[in-house]
Amino acid sequence: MEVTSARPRRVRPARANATGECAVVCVDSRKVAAVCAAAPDDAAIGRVAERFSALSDPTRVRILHALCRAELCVCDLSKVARRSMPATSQQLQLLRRLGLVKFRMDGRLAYYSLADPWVREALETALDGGGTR
Amino acid sequence: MEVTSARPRRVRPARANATGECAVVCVDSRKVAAVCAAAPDDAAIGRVAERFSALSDPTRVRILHALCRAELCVCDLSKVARRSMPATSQQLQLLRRLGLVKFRMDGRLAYYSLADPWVREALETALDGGGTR
DNA sequence: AGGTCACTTCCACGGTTGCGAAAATAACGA
DNA sequence: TCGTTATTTTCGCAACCGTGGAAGTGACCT
Repeated sequence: MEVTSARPRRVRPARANATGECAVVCVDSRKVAAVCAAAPDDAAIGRVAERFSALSDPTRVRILHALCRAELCVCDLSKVARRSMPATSQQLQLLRRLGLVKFRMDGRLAYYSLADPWVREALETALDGGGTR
Repeated sequence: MEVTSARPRRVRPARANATGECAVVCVDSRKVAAVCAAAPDDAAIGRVAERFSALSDPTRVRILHALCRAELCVCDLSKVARRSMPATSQQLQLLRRLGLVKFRMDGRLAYYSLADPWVREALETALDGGGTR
């Protein structure tokens, strides 16, 4: 928005950090270098973020928490999650794509269960850590 | 939920399930009831999801991973995260709101550090669990 | 004081996400 | 075979999210 009509703004020279960049090497460059060196590569970071994003939705948390206790079909899971069956199915696909759940067909029913023990661990620590606040 | 019989299924002519709803009580209602009983309340579920959502973004993962190793100012963090300073600052606010990081002013510099040990634990398990897949 | 700098807040915009509804698919029973 | 049904796919929509850039705020320094 270029129009400066109603409000006379104090226009700054706006040079150095106008873009939000830190103009100086204001850094404790030693620490930055060390931390950067220890940082996982982008692919690993992406995988981690993706993994956590699977747990970042209440519906999926409910689904996974249920699967921590029992193997359930989509229909039942939709009841536990209080969502429509398509919505539940879609979340299950996402979780399956990430390798967190697996399924098994029994007649017409698709029984889902946990595929990655990390999920149980993560949910547990998040739940009792959450009480602290 | 009313627990009655845990029957495989004796389906009766229910209406079409065009809406995606499961027309029948096709459920293994015993399991559903048990799982529902064990399920945390909505508030807890929401907190857990919120917590994980903090870790569901690559920028925030990078930031938090860095803070696992050192206390850093926003400027330095923006370098580690390879994001603009405003973007970094905004993510830090979000993390602060969730109680995952805390900060300390030193002159003009705001030094951020981890406030919740759960973050370190969660990142660790997600990183080495992530290699499996 | 005035200027500079680190940081924060505001804003608009692309991209993503979760959802319900409807249609499509697969698998059972009669 | 045909009808029924659990599950998946598709689609469109509304809400949300992360971002860069610009502007605002307050603290240091000379």
